[in-house]
Amino acid sequence: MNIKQPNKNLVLVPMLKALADETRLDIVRTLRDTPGELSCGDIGERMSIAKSTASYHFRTLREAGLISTRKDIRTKYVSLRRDVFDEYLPGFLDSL
Amino acid sequence: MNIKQPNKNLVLVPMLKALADETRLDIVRTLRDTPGELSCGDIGERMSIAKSTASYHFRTLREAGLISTRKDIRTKYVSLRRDVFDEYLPGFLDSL
DNA sequence: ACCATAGTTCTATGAATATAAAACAACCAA
DNA sequence: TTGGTTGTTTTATATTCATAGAACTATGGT
Repeated sequence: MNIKQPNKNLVLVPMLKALADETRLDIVRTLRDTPGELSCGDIGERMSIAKSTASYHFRTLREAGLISTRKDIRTKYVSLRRDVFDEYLPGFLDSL
Repeated sequence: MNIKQPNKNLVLVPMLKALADETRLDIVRTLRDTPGELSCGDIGERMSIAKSTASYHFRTLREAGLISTRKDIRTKYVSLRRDVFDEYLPGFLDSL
């Protein structure tokens, strides 16, 4: 591959761990396929999981660098870090 | 993306779980970068892990469909299922 | 027959993961 | 101020995972 990065695993392993879960994979698909913005609550509802569980999954994805959040005072909106996917997992979102 | 498969997660999640580990990621890289064939022992030695641990990782990768093995009576040779990578994780091996 | 080689399976163990109830924090609205 | 909405953190629990020693299987060489 192109430029040799020092310890790529450090970034990649948490990313793959974050994606290696059915619920989080579904969250990523939902975000990819939804034009408008989605809140944590919206997504949690679609996944039919407890809000604390949803929060845990969002944290996992965020800490892996795969999503970002925007707080609108009351509501927290979630979006995909497409740039990160493109850099570390090019093609993944399309094949998902 | 193209043809809708019934429950893609069933295949994809075990694959991502298999890849979400530093040692197994290194095994995959080693296989990708090595021209000739490699045996289980060869790889285990390079990873500096116990042979039982190596065997466990090979089983994980094999059950995920990512590698295949060829037994030469005494020795077991491991190879990447590049076709599987191309189908489910196109581009991954190149970006790894 | 005996020993060495190559791997798998069994067993044990400590660490990490996924789940959700409960308590908490921050905010808005009536 | 009281109460409802939105999400995080804490705590608990059950499960899965990574590791390796020990025993076992299979094969070959001498």
